[in-house]
Amino acid sequence: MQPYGSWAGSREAAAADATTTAPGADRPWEGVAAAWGPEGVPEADGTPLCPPPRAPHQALGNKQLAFQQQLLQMQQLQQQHLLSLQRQGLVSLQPSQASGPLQTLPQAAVCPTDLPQLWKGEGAPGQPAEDSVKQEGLDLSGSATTATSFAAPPKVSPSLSHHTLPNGQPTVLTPRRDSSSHEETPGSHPLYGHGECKWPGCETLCEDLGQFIKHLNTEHALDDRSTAQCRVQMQVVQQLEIQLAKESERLQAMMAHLHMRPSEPKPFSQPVPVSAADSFPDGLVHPPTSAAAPVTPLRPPGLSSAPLHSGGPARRRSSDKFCSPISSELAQNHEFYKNADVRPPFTYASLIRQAILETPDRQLTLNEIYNWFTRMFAYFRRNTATWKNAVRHNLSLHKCFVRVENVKGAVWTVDEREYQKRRPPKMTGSPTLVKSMISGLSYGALNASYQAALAESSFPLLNSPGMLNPGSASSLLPLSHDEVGAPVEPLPSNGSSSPPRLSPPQYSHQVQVKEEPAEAEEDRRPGPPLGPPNPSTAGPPEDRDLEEELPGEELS
DNA sequence: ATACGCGTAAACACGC
DNA sequence: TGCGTGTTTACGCGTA
Repeated sequence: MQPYGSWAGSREAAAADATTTAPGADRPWEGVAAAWGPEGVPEADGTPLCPPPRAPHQALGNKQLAFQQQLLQMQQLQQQHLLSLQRQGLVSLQPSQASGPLQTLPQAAVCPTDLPQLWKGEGAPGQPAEDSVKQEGLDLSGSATTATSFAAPPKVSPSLSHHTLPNGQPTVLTPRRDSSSHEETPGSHPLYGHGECKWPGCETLCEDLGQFIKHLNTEHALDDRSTAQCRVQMQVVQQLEIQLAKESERLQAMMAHLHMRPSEPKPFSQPVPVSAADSFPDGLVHPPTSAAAPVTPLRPPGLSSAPLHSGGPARRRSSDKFCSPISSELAQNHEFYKNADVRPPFTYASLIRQAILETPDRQLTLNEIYNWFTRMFAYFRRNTATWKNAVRHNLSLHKCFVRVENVKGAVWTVDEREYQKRRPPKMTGSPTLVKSMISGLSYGALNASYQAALAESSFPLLNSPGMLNPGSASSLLPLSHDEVGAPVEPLPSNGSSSPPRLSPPQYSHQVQVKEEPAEAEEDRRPGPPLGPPNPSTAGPPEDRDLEEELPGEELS
């Protein structure tokens, strides 16, 4: 087996996938580039900048003054911009996060290799820079996952990677290339590389540095065009700085939280409803929902080291002992698990249950369970023999999974009561759990514990509709409720009080099926059970549509 | 040291 | 016969 051997490559592939699936939206410079005219001439403030006459020496002083004024104006605008970004992040952070970390992988947003194309005016023409920046602000805040900090650093521009901004302070930094020696470096120039001019949108071939210097002085002299280009470049850098600052801020908050220190203020976003985030029955300090996405990419280091021995990959996943609400975790990291070859930190039983409960009729055939696994997790698209066997094994082993003969064959349902039985209630909110969360030193353990806590912090998630997958929202909501640690709601004794309501009768019946061996043996093989567990099980498929329309049908 | 949960592998039976 | 499905057992590992 190769439990996690291909993590790195898969992550790259996932990142590439994310790059392709979310084109443009995550690129902070596109909106900036959109301000350029077809020939790379920016149209700042809506006023086209006419190419200035060459070598306007007599007007140089005025132009420098105007340039400085423009810079000052830009700084003010940028600061206002940042404030607006922050506010917007507070308002609309979560919906963008719902797409998961991969769709908005910031490494796609900061990949410097895309800049030249953008400078050529490939950004959306005509799109106001303001709009794109706004959009970018959303994406930045939403995609500001720690995945950036851990997975993307190699892709971040070296000139940016070591910038450390004070927490969220949008200091208007002059880009490094501007502050660095401009033409003094012998044999090299920051704007010269691979025999061509690196001036944005230029790419003029220059045989040597001298020719490049000449080209630079002639083609990129201090004029309106160059000034505007510089402004645009500054905006690009600025956006990257902002993003980096956000990422750093988020990382600090995460680290502070994981070490159980008094959490630093989270100036960026965390629009977690206070009532929900702070009042979990388990008494745990739950991480902000927005930190859920970032934590997932933390896993690779831990996974690559911990589970490689004979035990198998899933030895120490955050089992449903204290991590049953996988629904929220899945909702947050749906895209990640879907694309990254990472084993989900949940037990097979939890996953099977989730798969079943995500369906409107709360029942799945084995093959449908397989499909759910492969659809939801890239990891399960390989080693099929292994995990499929495990799925079957779990279905048969655990009493919480009930096989029901349906019209179209055997389907599997979940006996929620049995499922809750096998979860020690002491785990929720127990000091042991907290200790175990803290004691996790390796990334894997830390991540597992963190995800366990994450998974329990499902209420914030539920307050943002965007966080839920449309198909699973109905099942996630009640799931999250019961899995946070609240006692299982008493099920109807007979289950006949509300025929259309599927789950309670289903559960009660399932208890009968499993807890009465004689009866179970009878309705296992020979066809329809005596008392149909629920109308949908024995009824035609059309009935399920009715049940699907019932909101919050489960455990509510 | 022990029990337990979990994942994995494997054997086996059954039906199509 | 081959395959999918379902059951069962055994083993190793980690944790309580």
